[in-house]
Amino acid sequence: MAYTIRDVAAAAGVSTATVSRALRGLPHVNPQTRELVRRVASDMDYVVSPSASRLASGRTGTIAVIAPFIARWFFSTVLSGVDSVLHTHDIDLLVFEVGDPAIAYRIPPERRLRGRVDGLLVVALPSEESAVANLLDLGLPVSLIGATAAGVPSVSIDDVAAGQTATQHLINVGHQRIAIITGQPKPTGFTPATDRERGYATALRKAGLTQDPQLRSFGYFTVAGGEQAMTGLLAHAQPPTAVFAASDEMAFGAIRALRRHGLRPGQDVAVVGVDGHDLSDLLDLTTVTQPVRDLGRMAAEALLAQLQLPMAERSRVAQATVVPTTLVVRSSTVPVLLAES
Amino acid sequence: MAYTIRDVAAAAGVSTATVSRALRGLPHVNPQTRELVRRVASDMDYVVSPSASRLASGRTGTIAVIAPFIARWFFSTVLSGVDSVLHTHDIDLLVFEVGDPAIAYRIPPERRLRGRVDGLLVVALPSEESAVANLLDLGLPVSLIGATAAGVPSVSIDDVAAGQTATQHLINVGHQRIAIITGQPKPTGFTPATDRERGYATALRKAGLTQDPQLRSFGYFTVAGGEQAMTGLLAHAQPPTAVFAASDEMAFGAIRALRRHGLRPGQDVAVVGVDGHDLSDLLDLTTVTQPVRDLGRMAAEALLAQLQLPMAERSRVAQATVVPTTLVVRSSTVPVLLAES
DNA sequence: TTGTAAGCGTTATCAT
DNA sequence: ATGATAACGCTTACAA
Repeated sequence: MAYTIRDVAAAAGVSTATVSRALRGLPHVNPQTRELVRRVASDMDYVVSPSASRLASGRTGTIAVIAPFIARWFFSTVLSGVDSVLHTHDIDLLVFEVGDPAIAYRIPPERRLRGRVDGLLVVALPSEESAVANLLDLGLPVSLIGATAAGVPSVSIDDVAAGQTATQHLINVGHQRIAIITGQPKPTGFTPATDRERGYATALRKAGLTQDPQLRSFGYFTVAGGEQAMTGLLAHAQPPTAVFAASDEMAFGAIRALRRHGLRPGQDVAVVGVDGHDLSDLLDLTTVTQPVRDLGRMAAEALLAQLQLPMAERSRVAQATVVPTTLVVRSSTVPVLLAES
Repeated sequence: MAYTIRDVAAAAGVSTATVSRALRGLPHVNPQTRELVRRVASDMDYVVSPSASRLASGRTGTIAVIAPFIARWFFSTVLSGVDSVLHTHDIDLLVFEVGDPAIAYRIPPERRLRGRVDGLLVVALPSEESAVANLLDLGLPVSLIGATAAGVPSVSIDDVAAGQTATQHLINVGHQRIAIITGQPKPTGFTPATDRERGYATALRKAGLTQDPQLRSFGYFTVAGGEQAMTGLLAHAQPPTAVFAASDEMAFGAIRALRRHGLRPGQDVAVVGVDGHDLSDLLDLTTVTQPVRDLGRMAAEALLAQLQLPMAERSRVAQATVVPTTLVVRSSTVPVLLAES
């Protein structure tokens, strides 16, 4: 059996209360005493029992990340960013993979969370979904990542701007017939998808281009989906000369569809994505890059800041942090004139 | 304040002990009573306090995954597999990202784990590292994923066979000058790297080919590393006609290096990887596929099985589960005759 | 089958 | 600055 605080107290010749105070760095402890206690505890290799500490204090020292997927680039990268800051604060990181919001869903019910975590990080989930809304109303501090909701702190990019930047770039290099590959046909409450599409529409409008509903297709934010969408677009009587994919992974799929049809991305059909996926460079994909790892980091830091505040002080004004994106131009979009030469 | 077990007991007109037993499905409870307690508890929206339960029982209902990275395909995919089984068992999943074993390392010390988890899942970490060895000696049930160690349960592929299969395939399609891109120059105790290389050597030997030390290079299991390695190989007086990369991500890098040099993967230089990465299909990479998600799933299941056993019964015979791989041939390796035509 | 009550190992309040 | 001690909410012998 491992040593308890009582053993340490006895060995140091003080009370358990003093041990607790000394070890946690609380004030009103004689420096000498503190030093003594520390040494004794460390000599005994004493570790506080998390369960006991949590029960007595009511704090768990744990935060949960709730994301639809773990094994996709965006999400695992966010997770890594989150871990990097929680780690330095000795906070435990609990992971919940809830599945595709568009399909069956496994949002952990309140029961699964209550008393288990001090705060929640919700990644790229539609806050309109009732299950998600419930989470936000749990009374726990929450930060959203890669999505926004009124009255809830969040860290994300300006998705409208991202869509507009991407589309404008296609326009700039000479395209007029520009398709979009977005997520689902119907709006799902997942704001980035609709926002990026709005940016696309805005760019077209500002350029005086009309939006052809035929050129709207759906890639469900997967590579396979993007490939299917692009394949569909190529089957049209008047296929597009350029495509804006609302995510890099869908853009990858689009590129693959082009190759399968013997078309060269950039030369024959321009493709631009959003994300700055690790492999976008490898695939020579032009993309609007977002600092995904930082999203995770910043949200985690914001959440920790909330937690450190005395319950009463916790700001009721939710900060929606917007981080900048960068257009990275690669050969999947070359100016039309060059492409034709 | 949330209801406690006492509130439920009072409301149901039974003792707290009965509530506890009824709710946890323990035997020796009158079905009627159990039903009553369940209904009352659910009506009150009662949830047991995890901290209290853990303190009293000594079990945490939590397992930790310890991995060098989170944001790489292999690891996030394993994690997802693990989550899928833990989720259905209502076990909490704690994540520790420990960083590159070859660089600075952040293996959670015993202090960070003791009393916090019931078991450990260690992913692709060199069991020879003393920090890792310490973990294994913690007294907690452990399963390794994607690595093996004597006396420790593990789930992985046969890495020697994988290396041999990959290399043999290159030989079969007509190559004789076959390079390898492996991880680090020096063995690190990370078994898959050295094992895959042994498979490579074996295949060459069996084919009567001599192994040219010039054709051994290092990609550090990253895309960028693979690209550098391939670039180095191409600079040789007699560059290889084929490359075995010990991971798909390094193979991706190799492909990119080839493209940068105006060479066509498969046509000019054959490339084969190991992993079955999501995007290997996209990049037309021939690869030895391993069922990564299943690795996570199986290891999690094995670990749970251990946990369910009464402490005394826990088998001292460590199962090393080896799952089969599949060679998936794509156009990054086309027979030499065809390539030349 | 059910109830009683003694822990589980801390934290935090109140004295001293 | 330190010490006693009552919670914290549950589990689990042991009794009934």
